[in-house]
Amino acid sequence: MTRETPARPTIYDVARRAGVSKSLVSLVLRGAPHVSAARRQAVLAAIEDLGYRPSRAASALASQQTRSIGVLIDDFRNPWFVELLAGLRSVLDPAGYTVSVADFQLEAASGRNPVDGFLAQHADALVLAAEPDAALLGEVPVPVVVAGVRELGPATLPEADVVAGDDEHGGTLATRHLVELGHRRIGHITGRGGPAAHRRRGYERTARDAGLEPFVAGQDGGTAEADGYAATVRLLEERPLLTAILAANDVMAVGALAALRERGLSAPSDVAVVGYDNSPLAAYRYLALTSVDPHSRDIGAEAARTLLTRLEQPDAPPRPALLEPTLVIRSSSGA
Amino acid sequence: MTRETPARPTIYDVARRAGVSKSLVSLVLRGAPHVSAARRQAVLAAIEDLGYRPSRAASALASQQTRSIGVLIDDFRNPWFVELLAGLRSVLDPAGYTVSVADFQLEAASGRNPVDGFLAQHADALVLAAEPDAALLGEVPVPVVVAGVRELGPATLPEADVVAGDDEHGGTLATRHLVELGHRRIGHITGRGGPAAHRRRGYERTARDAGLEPFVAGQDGGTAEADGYAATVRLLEERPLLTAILAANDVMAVGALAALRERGLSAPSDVAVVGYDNSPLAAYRYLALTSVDPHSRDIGAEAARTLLTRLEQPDAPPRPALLEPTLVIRSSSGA
DNA sequence: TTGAAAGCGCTAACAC
DNA sequence: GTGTTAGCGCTTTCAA
Repeated sequence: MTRETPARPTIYDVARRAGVSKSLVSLVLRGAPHVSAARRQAVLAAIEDLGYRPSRAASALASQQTRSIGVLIDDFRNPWFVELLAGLRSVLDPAGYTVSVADFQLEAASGRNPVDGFLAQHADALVLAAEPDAALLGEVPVPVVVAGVRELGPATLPEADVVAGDDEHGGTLATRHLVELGHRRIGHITGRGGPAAHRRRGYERTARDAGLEPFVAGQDGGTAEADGYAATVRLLEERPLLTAILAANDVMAVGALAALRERGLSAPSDVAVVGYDNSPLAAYRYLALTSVDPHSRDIGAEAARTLLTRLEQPDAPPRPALLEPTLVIRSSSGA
Repeated sequence: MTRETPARPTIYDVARRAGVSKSLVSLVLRGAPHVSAARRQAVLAAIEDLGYRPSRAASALASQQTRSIGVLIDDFRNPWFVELLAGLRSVLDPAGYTVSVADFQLEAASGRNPVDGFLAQHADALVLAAEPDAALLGEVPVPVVVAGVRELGPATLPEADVVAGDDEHGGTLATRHLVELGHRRIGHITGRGGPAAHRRRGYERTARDAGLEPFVAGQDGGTAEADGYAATVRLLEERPLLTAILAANDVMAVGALAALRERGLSAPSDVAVVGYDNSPLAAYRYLALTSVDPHSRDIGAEAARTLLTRLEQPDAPPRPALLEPTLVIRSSSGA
């Protein structure tokens, strides 16, 4: 009533101008099936003329659906999420969903449960681009799809759909690449969590298959740059003669580069380095990391499709999807 | 009515259980001023017991306020936004606002106007952590605060509050640092846009004051890593004897490192490199960029406070805030 | 194919 | 201080 609100047009206004009832307008709005072309045109025209925008609040209240999807990113500082998000939006946007993203680290730091935040917003569903945490996810009343993270047995959400890259295979690809380059002493830096564990497994199996002894560091550390550095320092202390290092992700690989340099070693001439995620970081010329590409954009798109399906068929059995990663070769591996 | 909705408790249920009217519950919910302690307790208890969560849709509809703030980030791949966002949330969260973020690049790529997205969601206000674009912002019916970007005259939104770092002074700090280190041939790589322009100005003035000839490249390019690389290549072609380079931001600085290396030069031994933003990138050990710290977290917090004030007093005159940057010295400048 | 009418859950006067 | 009462703008049966 104040000057604040220049009286946004409502569905009533549209109906009046188009000479129809508001129900009809509502139908047109949602791409109704059985509306005469004439009326539809009239409604569309009225909408256009008035500059009408439906009120999300009202429709959410009436329909009990917000048409919004919460996306929980593990850590904004690890840029692997960028493509994932692009993929998600490429299908969610056209479907009329709004996506709102939050950063797990940030939320957790302030003592909040990020999932609660989304629930408070009444998101219709959640995308978890992070390690699912049973504690946090205890009682989520909406569909959840885990994207980009292939879960380990016990932590699995019984109800959740999973769309991820085949991390174990990715670990294999990277390791095989190194083996084919002639490396015999290949180390691996890893961290806590499911994705790292799968990648590690791929590394270990492939190394053994090639008759090499796997050597891993950082198993109970984090997966950030500093953790990559620290793990590499330890790795080199115990195995000074390594000629190659596979990192559980790109940022850790950057940490590894630092540790190598401090020892007077450089990549790829002394030690080959391979990352994982093919994040924007890997493409930086100065780093030029050979990296496993999980095809995060595709994962995002597929996750979104899965979500849409789930929303339509809440009771369908979850069908986990595992995308095949590929290897992007840049100079850090000396290939 | 389907099994879908396990009948979420409403304000009615709370009221009944607490033995009060729903208005009273509503009052308590919003930290009412004049409610008796006893009743308040009863209401709070009932809320707790029932696991009640207010419906945002309903309250938005009734109050015409969504209590949500849209934050528009320039580019998710440039991690300077992380701290800014943390600062924003540190004050918006406690104030009961939800922040939803979008990435300008991503939105633009899909041909959407990101501001429209927020308006469709009926955000109560917008934070622009990006260059304000008059075209996009034409008719924004809600308060806007520009955060982290100090605007240039003509592009200025008449109505917008601005909270930014003093980029010109930052440029000065960085340049002075280099001068004090004894450098006489200092180049600068820059790009389009306001922040870069201010930083450049600080560089140019300080260089001249020190009796040095400023030399700038990349003026009409972008501000990503590849642009930093390209600008440095040109810089070095024309001024092969430079001993220091100031970049308009950290990612460009990383691009510069690559260009230097390709010419057989390294930082800091041959050429000192300084970045800007003090983003997570700068702190990577492998990069260890000396960088101007705009104190993005503080900027975010201040921007949020400004927003809150504006929301209460829509007609108060804008009061731009300019925070003082500091210099974070790491090894890339050889100090 | 279209319209009427009853809410969705909450806020905000206004009474009491 | 606390309760009553209208809506907020849309969706959704149910009739027509």
